Amino acid sequence: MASPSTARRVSTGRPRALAQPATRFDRRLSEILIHATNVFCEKGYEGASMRDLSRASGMSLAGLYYYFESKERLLFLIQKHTFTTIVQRLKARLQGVSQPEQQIRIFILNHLEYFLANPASMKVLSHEADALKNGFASEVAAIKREYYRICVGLLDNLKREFGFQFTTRIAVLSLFGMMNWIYTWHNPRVDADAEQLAREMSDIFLSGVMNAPKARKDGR
Amino acid sequence: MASPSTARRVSTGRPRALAQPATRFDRRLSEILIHATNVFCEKGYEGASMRDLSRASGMSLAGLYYYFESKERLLFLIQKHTFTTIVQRLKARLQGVSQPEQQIRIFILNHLEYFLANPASMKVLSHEADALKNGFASEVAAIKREYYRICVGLLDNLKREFGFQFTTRIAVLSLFGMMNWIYTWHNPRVDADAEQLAREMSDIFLSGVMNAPKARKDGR
DNA sequence: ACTGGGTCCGAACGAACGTTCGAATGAGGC
DNA sequence: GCCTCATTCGAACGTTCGTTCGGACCCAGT
Repeated sequence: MASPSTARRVSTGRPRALAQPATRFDRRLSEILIHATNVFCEKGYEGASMRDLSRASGMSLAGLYYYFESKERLLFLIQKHTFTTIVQRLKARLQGVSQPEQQIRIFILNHLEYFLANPASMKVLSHEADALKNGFASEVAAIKREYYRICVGLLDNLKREFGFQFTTRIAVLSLFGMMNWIYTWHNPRVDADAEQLAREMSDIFLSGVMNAPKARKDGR
Repeated sequence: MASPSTARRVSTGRPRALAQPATRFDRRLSEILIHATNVFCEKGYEGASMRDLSRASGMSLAGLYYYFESKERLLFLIQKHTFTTIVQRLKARLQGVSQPEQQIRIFILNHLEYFLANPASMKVLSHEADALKNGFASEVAAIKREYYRICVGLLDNLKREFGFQFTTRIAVLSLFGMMNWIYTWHNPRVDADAEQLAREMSDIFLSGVMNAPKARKDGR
């Protein structure tokens, strides 16, 4: 109630410019992010209370607010970090690969490896995609759009090179569906590891788009 | 607080045995269910308050409790009705069809037609799958398992008849992923209708499982 | 005119929510 | 020993939550 749009003690970025690349503040914050991710994963963003987060991270309710200014910003930090990491790793892995089919296999493998290595993060990313509002939402949406565009680009390569004629949008979104749905069913004790899962999904998807018939009345 | 496991004024089933098949009570209840579905769809189950539901259905907060005993039971009624309807329609459509590929095309078409005709119901079914607890959860899980089993059966037919050797579990769950993910992206103004969408997804999925290579080191 | 049950609502309950505040700690440089 | 600033917390703020209660309304049967 002090003044509108108060700048908080810990503002937008990290105000520190000290020795180590990761300050104590940053380390503590990411510990909290990990615990919070697990709680959001189990109870959902709306269903998880700040008191739940306090309990899980072993810090008092009020103490949490030293590290972030609101529950919403906490979810934002989780989603942004997760998404950024995935895109970053994907770009590194795609460097030097030019064969379209291989590119798509790498895309799928990269996604599933991160997915199975960080299941809680990925569930929060997939399941709470609509929970953020306004500025937070649009910043995450920008990363998501970039990720989506990369996949569209890879599939268009495949299409152009070999003359397939599936609908790119539907193919891409079907692929995302196959991959992201995993959070609802994957059980590490009975299901295969990321590499094999990626191979099976890649086989299904690639055979699918490369062999799909295309009989349409209208020539759209 | 009166007594444990109180029988509410309106108990488990519909206590009426009057003239019409649909009593005034049942009609009013399903109106409320429709409005509640839309609210749950927009704000999520946890994010939607009883006051939101009251506003949307044009009935007072207290009045709602004449029709159901808790918010959780309301979600249960929505999910159960949606799931039951889908399974019911599927069974009717599958009667007399014996060709495995055709069976699967019907499964996909049935799912997507209902999905696009009742997007709010399907989002609530897909997105709030883990929101129910205990008894409510297990009853919905039973229907879901039946639906899943039907799909497994169809795919196993395909496998047996033609000797394909994809992993049924992964194929089925990939298919569900493709289909259920639609609620995150489908826009009726830009995307195709259910029939064409079902055709495209069926083409991708069926070509995928029927042509997928199967090179494995271990012969599991 | 009166009764009785189905339908609906205003007002309130205690609990839980996200967030804030001022003060109490901790540790490192002088 | 003392000052400074980062870190943490107990206690409380006002709001909203799901649910309940007693009574009002409506209308058919007598």
